[in-house]
Amino acid sequence: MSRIAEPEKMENIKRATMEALIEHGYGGMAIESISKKAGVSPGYLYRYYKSKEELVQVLVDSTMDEIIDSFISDVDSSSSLYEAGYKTIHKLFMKANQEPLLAKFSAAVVMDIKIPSKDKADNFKSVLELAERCIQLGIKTGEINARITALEVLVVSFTIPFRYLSVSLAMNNYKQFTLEEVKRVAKMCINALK
Amino acid sequence: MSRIAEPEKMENIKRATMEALIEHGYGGMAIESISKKAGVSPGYLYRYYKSKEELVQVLVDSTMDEIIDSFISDVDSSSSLYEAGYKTIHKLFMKANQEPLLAKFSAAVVMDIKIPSKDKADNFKSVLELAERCIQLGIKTGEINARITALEVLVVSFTIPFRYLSVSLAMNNYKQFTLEEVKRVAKMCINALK
Amino acid sequence: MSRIAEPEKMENIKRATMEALIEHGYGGMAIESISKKAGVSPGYLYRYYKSKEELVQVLVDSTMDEIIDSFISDVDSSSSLYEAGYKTIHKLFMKANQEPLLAKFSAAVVMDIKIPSKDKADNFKSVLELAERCIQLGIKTGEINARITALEVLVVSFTIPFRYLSVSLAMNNYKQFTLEEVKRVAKMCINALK
Amino acid sequence: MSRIAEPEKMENIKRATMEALIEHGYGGMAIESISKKAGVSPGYLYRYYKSKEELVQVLVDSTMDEIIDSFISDVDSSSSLYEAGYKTIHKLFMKANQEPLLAKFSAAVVMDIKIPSKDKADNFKSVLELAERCIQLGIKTGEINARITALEVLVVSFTIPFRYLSVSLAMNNYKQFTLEEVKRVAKMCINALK
DNA sequence: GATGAATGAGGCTTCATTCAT
DNA sequence: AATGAATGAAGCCTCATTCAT
Repeated sequence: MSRIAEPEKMENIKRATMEALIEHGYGGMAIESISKKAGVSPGYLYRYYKSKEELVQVLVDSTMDEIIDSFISDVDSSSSLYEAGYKTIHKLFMKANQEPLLAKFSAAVVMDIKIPSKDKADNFKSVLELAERCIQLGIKTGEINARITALEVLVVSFTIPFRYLSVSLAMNNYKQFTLEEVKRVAKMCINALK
Repeated sequence: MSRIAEPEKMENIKRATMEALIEHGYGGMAIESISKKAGVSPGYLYRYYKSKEELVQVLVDSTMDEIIDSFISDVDSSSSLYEAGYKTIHKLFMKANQEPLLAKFSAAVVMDIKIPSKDKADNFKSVLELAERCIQLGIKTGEINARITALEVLVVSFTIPFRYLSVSLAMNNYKQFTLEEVKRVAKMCINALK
Repeated sequence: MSRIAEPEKMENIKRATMEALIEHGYGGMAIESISKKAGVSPGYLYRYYKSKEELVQVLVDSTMDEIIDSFISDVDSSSSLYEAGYKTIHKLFMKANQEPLLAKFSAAVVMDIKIPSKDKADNFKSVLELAERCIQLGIKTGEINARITALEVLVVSFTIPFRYLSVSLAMNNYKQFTLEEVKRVAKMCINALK
Repeated sequence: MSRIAEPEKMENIKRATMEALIEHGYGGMAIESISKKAGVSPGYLYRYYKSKEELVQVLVDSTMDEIIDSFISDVDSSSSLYEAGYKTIHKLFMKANQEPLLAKFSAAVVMDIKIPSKDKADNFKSVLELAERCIQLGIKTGEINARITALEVLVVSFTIPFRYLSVSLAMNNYKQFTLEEVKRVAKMCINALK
C-alpha cells in the first residue's frame, strides 16, 4: 500500500464509497459500482486498499476520528457546554450545507452499528471520555444536572444533532440548515441534560 | 389432515432474521446462515416468504406498526406528555429486560434507513402525525415550547429512547433496565422539548 | 408401483403432465405444478411413478406405442398407401378436433428428441420397420417410386401430418380440422414419395 | 490497453450452448456444465449475456435470422422453386457435412416450439411471408398446385429438409450428405406441393 | 503504474423427492 | 391410502479479488 497517489482519484473513491455505504450498506455495496462511479478500475482500488473491508474501515475510522477530534477541540475551547455544542453543531450543519454527502456519512458512521471499523471499542472509549469532559464542563458552569451519566450525555449529544441532520436530509435532500436551527438543536441538547 | 405449520419454526426464523439483520445488515445477512440458526432448511423459508426481501419487509413492517400503534395508544391514554413518554419507554425497557433481541431489533428498525420496508413514506407520515399529536398534548399541558416542530419531536422522542437502549445493550448485552432509568430517559425527552 | 388406482386421478395426472411437457419441456416442467393441476398431492405421484423421469417415460412410451400400433393396423388394413395415410391422418386430425391436447402431445412425442423415453432405439426400429411395410405396399400399388428409402418415408409420413397439426394449432388453438384437409395432407405425403 | 475479448471463448460458449440445448432442452441445460464445456468460468458468461434466457435467445434469434435470410436470398435468386429448394438444402447439407453441430442446431431451432426466442410471432410472420413468395414463384413456373396454402408450403419446405437432416444425424452422427440426397430431398419437397 | 478480463466461491432460489401423520 | 411439510442438492447469478497485459 504505497503512500502517494493521484489525490483526485482517491477523493473520488472516498466519495463513491460514502454514497454506496449510505445507500446500500456495507453488505449491499459493490466494489465494481464504486470504482465505476469513481472513474477508476476495480484493480486500482486494490492497489491502495487490500480489501473491501479495509476500504471501508479506513474511511470510517478517519471520519470517526475527525468527528471526535473536532468535538474535543470544541469542548476544550469553550467556556460553556452550550457554546461547545453550538460550535460542533454549527460545523456539522454548515458542512451539510456545502457537502451534504460528508455530513450524511458522518451521521451514518455515528449511528450505524453494522459498518466495519478497525476498533469499535476504542472509538467507544474515546466517546465516553469525551462525554466525561462534557459533564465536567457542564457541572462547572451549572448547565447540567450533577447526576447525569456519561451514557446519557453520549446518547443525547452524539445522537440528536446527527439524527436531526439525517432525518432532515431524508425529507429534503437539498435542505439548507440555518443558524436558527443550530441554536435550537444546541438548546435541545442542553435542555435534555438539565 | 394437514399438520399444523409449527409456530415454533416460524418464531425461530423471525428471531434468526432479527439477529442477522442487527449484526450484518440487509445486504450482509445470508439466508443460509439464518435457516441454519433457525434449525430449518433453506427451502423451508420460501414456503412462507417469497424472497429474502419479503422476509425482511414483513418483519420490519410489523415491528414498525407495533411500535407506532403502541406509541399512539400511549399518547391517547395519557393526560401529559411525560406520562405518555414514560409509558412507552417503560414498555420498551421492560421488553428489553425480557427480550433484548426484540428491543434491539425495534431500535434497529427505527434507526436504520437502509432496511427494506414495504412503505417507508407511509411509515414516515404516520410518525409525523404522531409527533403532531404529541405537540398538541404537550402544548395543552404546557409541558413543551409552543414553537417546537414535528421534526424536533420526532428526532427527540423517536431517537433518545431507542438510542439509549441500543447503546446500553451494546455495552452490556445482559443489562437490565430499571424504573429509575425509565424515569430519567422520559425526563430527558421532555426537557429537550421545553 | 401397484396396479389399480383411482382412474380419474391417473387420467388427470397424465393430462397435466402432457400440458406441462408441451408447454415447458421436460427440464422446465415442475412436479408440484403438475400435481396441483391434476388435483392430487405431489406424494401421490410417487406412489405410482418412482420419479419424474418414469412418469414421463411411461406416458411417452405408451403414446408412441399407440401411434405406431395404430399406423401398423392402418397399413395392414389398407389396399393402397394413400388409403393407409388417409386413415391415419384422419384419426389424428379427428382426435385433434376432440382432444387437441392428446394430438398435440402425440406431435411433440414424435418430433422432440429431448423427451426421455425408455427405449428410443427400439421405437426407432419399429418406425423403420413400419416405413419398410409402407414401401412394400406403395411399390405393389405403384404409388411410389421404387427407389424410395425408409428414411425418406419416415421423414415424410412421420413428419408432415404431425407438423401440419402442431403448426396449425400453434396458429389457432381452437382450430377444427376438416376432411378436406385430411385428404390434402394425405396427398402431399404420397406426392412427396412419388 | 484493453485486451481483445477472446473470440475463441465466445465461440466455445456458443457451441457448448448449442450442444446443451440440443441434448437437454432449455429447462434441462445447466449454465455450469455449459461453462465447463466451453472452458470458461460461470461468471464469464454473465459478462456477455445477462441471463440464461438471453444467452439462448441471442443464439436462437441469430440462427433463425440466418436461416430465413439465406432462404429468402435463395428464392430471390432462383428462376424455379426447385432451384431455390435445391440451393437451400444444398447449403444446409454441406454445412452439416462440415459442422454437424450447427446444422443440428438449426434443425432444433426450426422444430422446437419451446426454445425461447425474442419474438416468436415475428419469426413466424417472416416464415409465412417467405412461404407466400415461394407460392408466387411456384405458380409462375407451374411447379406447384395453384391452390396450395402458405401453411402447406411451410409445413413441407420448412420441415422435410430439417427433419431429414436431424433424423439422419440421429442415426449416424458422422453421416456425410451427398449431392444425390440434396436432389432427392428437393424433389420430395416440390412433389409434395404438386 | 492501471486496467479490466477472468475467476470461483458463495448467495438466492427452486424443485424432485421423502416421510411423518 | 393420501397428504403436504420439509428437505437439501443443484441451478442461476453476483461480486470481491486477482493478474496478464
